[in-house]
Amino acid sequence: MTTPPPNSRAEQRRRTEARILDAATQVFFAAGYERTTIRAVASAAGVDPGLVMHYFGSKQELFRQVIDAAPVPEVTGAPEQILASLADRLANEPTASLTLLRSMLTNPEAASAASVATARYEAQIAQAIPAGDASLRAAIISAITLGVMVSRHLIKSDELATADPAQVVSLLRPCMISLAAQPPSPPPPR
Amino acid sequence: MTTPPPNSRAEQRRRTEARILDAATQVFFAAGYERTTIRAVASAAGVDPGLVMHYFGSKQELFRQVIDAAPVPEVTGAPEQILASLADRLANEPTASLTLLRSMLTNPEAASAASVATARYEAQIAQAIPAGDASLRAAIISAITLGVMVSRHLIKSDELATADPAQVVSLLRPCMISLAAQPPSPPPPR
DNA sequence: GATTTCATTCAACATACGTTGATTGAACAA
DNA sequence: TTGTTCAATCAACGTATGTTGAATGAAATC
Repeated sequence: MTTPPPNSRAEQRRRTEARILDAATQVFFAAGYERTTIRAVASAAGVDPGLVMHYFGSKQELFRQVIDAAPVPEVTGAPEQILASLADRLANEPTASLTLLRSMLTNPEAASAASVATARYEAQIAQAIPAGDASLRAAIISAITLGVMVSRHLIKSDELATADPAQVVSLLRPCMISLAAQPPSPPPPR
Repeated sequence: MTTPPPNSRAEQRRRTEARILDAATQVFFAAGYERTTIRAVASAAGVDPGLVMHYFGSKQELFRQVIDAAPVPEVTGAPEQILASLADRLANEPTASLTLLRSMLTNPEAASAASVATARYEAQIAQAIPAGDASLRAAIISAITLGVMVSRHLIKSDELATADPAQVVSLLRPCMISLAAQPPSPPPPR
């Protein structure tokens, strides 16, 4: 293991870069892509705006690295596991995934990156659903999760913003079960 | 009734103003508040940017009038009625309400305007739910609707974007029924 | 100790945007 | 016809932003 001296120049740089990335994550989350300025990120990180450009190249690239550093929630298709994951993300402020979500609504480049993440997330769920329309069911489960998260964490000033996560999960349980665990229903006649 | 001559100066102005408002609605919907420029709206309406300012005063005010002109979906709390309204909004591109939604995620001023509309929408639903936690249930119903709409119309490139509205509604029926029509369940123990 | 490397800062450029005030030309009133 | 009103245009200003390149000064290397 190469452990550089704690005050070496390389170590100092690594720390500064991480500090910028943290600040960028917070500012992107709070303000969205468009309203986030390099100057604001630099100010939050306590460095010069030019340094942000020097290390990350461009605002787009900085944003991309923020997204790349975002942990993707791992779920199986089991309803209880989905609900547990949802409860967790209701309780904690999930800066990373919401940064992605908010920005993909306004930023074309972010949208494509997010589509990949969303598709992977839905594929994980669909895998465990025995119905023929599993992928559509998974997409709806994902959409429900998305709607609840947006209502609670982004729109706020909502009944959902102050609700007990356990109660929300309890109310959503029948939904998830009917979508993920119910025997396949015949498609409706056209 | 005062019916001005169809080519009068007043009539011409009214038409131009309406044309700008239509163009603004489309551009705000397509690009969100931040990425929408007065110049782009003017170009889409075929007028000079200065004219947009002359008639609407500011970008904020133009946006406010776009929001004010947006029809608020009327719903009762009945599950079938909610599903019917959802099916309708799944089938048609609802530019107005999605303009509001997309912009409230990035624009602080838009967020407050949207909170009012959302609260009114949820109150309509809660009114018809017999449970003690009716307002939370209404909020979840609203959140689910929001998530499905965002997945289909904004994120796109999704399973939901190409799905048959009737099938989506059919899959969501148990959800809505369990939330809106089921007898009140006791709150979970803490 | 001299030289090089490099993290960091500073000042500035180019651009895009919201906004404004003067200007034009046609509709309207006299 | 003459003068007025007003829809619409044009050119420009001020500002904020992403971005760049030179300058600085301390750490690393010799």
